[in-house]
Amino acid sequence: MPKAMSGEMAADLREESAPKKAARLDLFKFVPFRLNRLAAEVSSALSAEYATRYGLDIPEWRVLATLGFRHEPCSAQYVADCTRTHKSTISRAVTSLMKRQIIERVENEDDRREFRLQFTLKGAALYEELIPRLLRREQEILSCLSMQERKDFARLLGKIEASLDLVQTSEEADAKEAY
Amino acid sequence: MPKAMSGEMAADLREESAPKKAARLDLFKFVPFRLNRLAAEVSSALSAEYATRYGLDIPEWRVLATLGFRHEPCSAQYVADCTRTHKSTISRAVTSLMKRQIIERVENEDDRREFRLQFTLKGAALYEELIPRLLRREQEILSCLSMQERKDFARLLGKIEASLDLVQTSEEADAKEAY
DNA sequence: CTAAATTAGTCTCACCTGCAACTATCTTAA
DNA sequence: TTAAGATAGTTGCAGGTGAGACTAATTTAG
Repeated sequence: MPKAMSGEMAADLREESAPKKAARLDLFKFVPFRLNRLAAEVSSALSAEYATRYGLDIPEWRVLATLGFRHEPCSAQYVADCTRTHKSTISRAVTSLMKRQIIERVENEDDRREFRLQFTLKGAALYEELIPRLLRREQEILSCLSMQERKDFARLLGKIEASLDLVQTSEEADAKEAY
Repeated sequence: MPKAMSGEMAADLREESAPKKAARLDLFKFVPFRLNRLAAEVSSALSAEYATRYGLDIPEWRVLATLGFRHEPCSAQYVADCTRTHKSTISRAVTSLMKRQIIERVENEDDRREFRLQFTLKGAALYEELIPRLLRREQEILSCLSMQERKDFARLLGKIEASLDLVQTSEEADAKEAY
């Protein structure tokens, strides 16, 4: 499902010219490696905010981000779908957040298999405090780009995401003014 | 970019008076999340080549990529520095690759703490076979972008990398014609 | 020259995470 | 109604990984 390629053209842009050595791959120019490294570094930079300061890990932060963006309580499965995180990982994050009374859950009367997750008062306060910090960090990281470059970067990321079928799975994704 | 706010406004919106929600963070527009998700997806797409086909994991692949790019044998520490991977992770990858006779190592007479890693014949053949596949995959993933967009994307990645100090650590990095 | 500090590499430990099995519940169809 | 299949969520297990201790070798300082 991920493909939408037409990439034969790219195949031969380094071949043939070299004597015998096959295509030489420079890790520093190899986009998959660069993405991995950059994502790891950015995560690490952000974790200063939510990890060391609030004791949250990435799955926990993803739960909070989903709850905070949606206005109504939602299920763990919904969080897993939205964030593309394994449901067992979300399950553990939910358990931990409940233990710390950052979120709570209520049975859904219509479907007793699932629980609706929502912030506690304490959790909502934490969220409100955390968000501006994270947004500021994001902007710091992007501060090396001009406003136009940030838009371009977001647009290009969006194109790749779309071609990999990573676009938002929630039907009610009211996102449309992205770029 | 979610709001382009300049921070101070974000600071005081937790005043009681403000009935409005604090800055709302949309995970789908939050660059750190997007990078994480995209990197994971791209890695997963690539692993079809080196994992399922050759039984390599990411650290092993990074060792091979470093050895293949450098012409001379290099140490495990050098690989760790270049790829920004923890030395224990590289150590395990090296052990595994040696066991499978894909690489071998020789003592460095000048410094008997370290070993110079190099391909075996078998390893070199594997490398030559693998590289074109990976480059092709990379181009498939980028095929949703025009040539100009790919250059732009690489350039923007490079700017962010540079600002995060992720540029190549090896002094002999002869890379300069990147763009 | 000797002792302290540094470095390459390995190893143990603790943690995280994906997988898959499992329970409980709901849905569908006969 | 009942049985088969799907779905929400939890948990045991196994594999991977970073932190940091540890060994051995080298360098630096006194």
